[in-house]
Amino acid sequence: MVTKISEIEQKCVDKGMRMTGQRRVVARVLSGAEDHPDVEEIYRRAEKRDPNISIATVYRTLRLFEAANVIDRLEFGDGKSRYEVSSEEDSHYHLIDVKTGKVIEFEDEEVSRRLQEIAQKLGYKLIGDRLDLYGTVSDTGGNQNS
Amino acid sequence: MVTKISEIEQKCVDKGMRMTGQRRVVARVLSGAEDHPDVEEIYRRAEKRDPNISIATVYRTLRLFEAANVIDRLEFGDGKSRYEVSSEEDSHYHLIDVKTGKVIEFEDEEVSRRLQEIAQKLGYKLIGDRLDLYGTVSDTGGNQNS
DNA sequence: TTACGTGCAAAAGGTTTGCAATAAC
DNA sequence: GTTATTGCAAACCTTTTGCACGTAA
Repeated sequence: MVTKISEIEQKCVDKGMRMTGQRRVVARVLSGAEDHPDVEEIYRRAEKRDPNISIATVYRTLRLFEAANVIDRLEFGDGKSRYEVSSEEDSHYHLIDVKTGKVIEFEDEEVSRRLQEIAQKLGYKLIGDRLDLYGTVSDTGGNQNS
Repeated sequence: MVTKISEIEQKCVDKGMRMTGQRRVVARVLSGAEDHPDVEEIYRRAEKRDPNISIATVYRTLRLFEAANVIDRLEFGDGKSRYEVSSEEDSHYHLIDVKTGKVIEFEDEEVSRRLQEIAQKLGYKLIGDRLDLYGTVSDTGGNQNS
């Protein structure tokens, strides 16, 4: 993939947001993240690109991006906010390994379709969802995880 | 007057838990709750039954009940923990009205079955789940954004 | 009786905010 | 130049904890 400004940055620009160095840094940290970092971790990664960035700015930027709908906040029950770039595609879900904290992302058309249906049946327009499964590696085969 | 002990109390007794007045109070508050109160609210309701109960005890009791698996902790994204009595039956899900905060509970066999299947396919034993939908009333709502 | 639970207040996280300095447009 | 944004530190809010006292079993 060709290196260019991150998709997040593009969206922010499109929304008329003032693009400061700090916002670019946070945008790139998130774009490059394959995991679901908490704020402290995002701050740590941001510091590597801009040693003077403050955690207050990281918090403010994350709130801003979340409000602008370019990232999603997750909560896996440890009392910290975690973030990921929001995907335009079908929503995806999480399976959290309760022993290791490892998070597996997955999608499922059947579930997505059914949830849509359920919301509609209840008289609602679905505008978001959060589905987290908690599990332990089953001893009966399947794939092994580091 | 003989008050029927709540299902929670029974479970606690069964698990050999020391049943104090405060724990009974919290158990009854939760048993009587039709909603998903946060800790402050649980404390407020508990105070009506025992004006001397402390919020520290409420927190400790909730953690205890949660660990004993008689209640479930929920998080709807407002930074506060909310609680409900855990149901022995199929897990149920939530649809949160983002305009009013109203929470509708629902169950769905198709979704439950599929989630079970997915976890298994990923090599995991499903031990818990959390499914929250966010929506707005779909017809004749009237309200626009705030 | 004795180990366990409680109340209080202080501490501990995580997150937000007031304000003066700074940078984007 | 004007207005929004930043860094710092203090404030805030929810939750946890140390300790002396109280209480269920």
